[in-house]
Amino acid sequence: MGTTKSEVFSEEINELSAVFKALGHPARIAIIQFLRTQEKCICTDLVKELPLAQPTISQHLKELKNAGIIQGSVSGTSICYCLNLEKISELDAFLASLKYDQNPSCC
Amino acid sequence: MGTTKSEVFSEEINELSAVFKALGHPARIAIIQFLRTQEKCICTDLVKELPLAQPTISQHLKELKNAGIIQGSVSGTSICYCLNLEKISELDAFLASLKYDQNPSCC
DNA sequence: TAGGCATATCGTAATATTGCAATATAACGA
DNA sequence: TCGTTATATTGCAATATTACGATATGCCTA
Repeated sequence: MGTTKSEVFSEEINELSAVFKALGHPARIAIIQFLRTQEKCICTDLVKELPLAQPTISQHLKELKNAGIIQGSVSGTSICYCLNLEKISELDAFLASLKYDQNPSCC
Repeated sequence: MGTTKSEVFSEEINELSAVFKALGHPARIAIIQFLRTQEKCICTDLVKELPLAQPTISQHLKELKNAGIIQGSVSGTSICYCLNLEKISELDAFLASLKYDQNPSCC
């Protein structure tokens, strides 16, 4: 198969895993790290910065956008892509919950 | 292709994305959430808990282990799988860095 | 040591992802 | 309107992932 059996999991779990999945590619982490350092986050700069072809970068941006990790606002000929900090906080909250609820007697 | 061009990214980025990738599947999130609630984290329970076949679960556990997210210690006939909180903290640190370094003037 | 449980590995079919060339679209300035 | 520039979409080949039946391995108990 190759198909994930997502129908057997809760909506919440599927959503959360989808966001993590979007971060599960080096190019997409690199994009995020680059966005963080830029004043203006424009796709052209990414094409110059990353050793990947323009269509490939566009595709990765689309996936980050679909996952809600970045937002893009049209700005003339170019597009300004930025991090969506709310989504980041959701992941953060999940990871934090793992730490606090952990049973200390286990392992 | 289908092959990720990981050789063009830094070791750090590749590692980080690999951990996120391991979390990018609903079954693996479900496993982690289940581990969190158990006193004894044994694979048999997972087979009962999740609507997936035993080999599939075993495979997911292996991936979580490879990514360093969980640790397994043999305990007689069964195995005790537990969360590796250090790895969780690494992800946490990355997400936190995104929040603090963000340029407020952008978007 | 034989049988029974718990877990891992193998093999494989179905599907998904990645990367890119070619091409499309869309906005701007001359 | 015509280029030009910036980004998106399409189509496709190569590879990766997912799920699971069959089977192996390894520990325990009788």
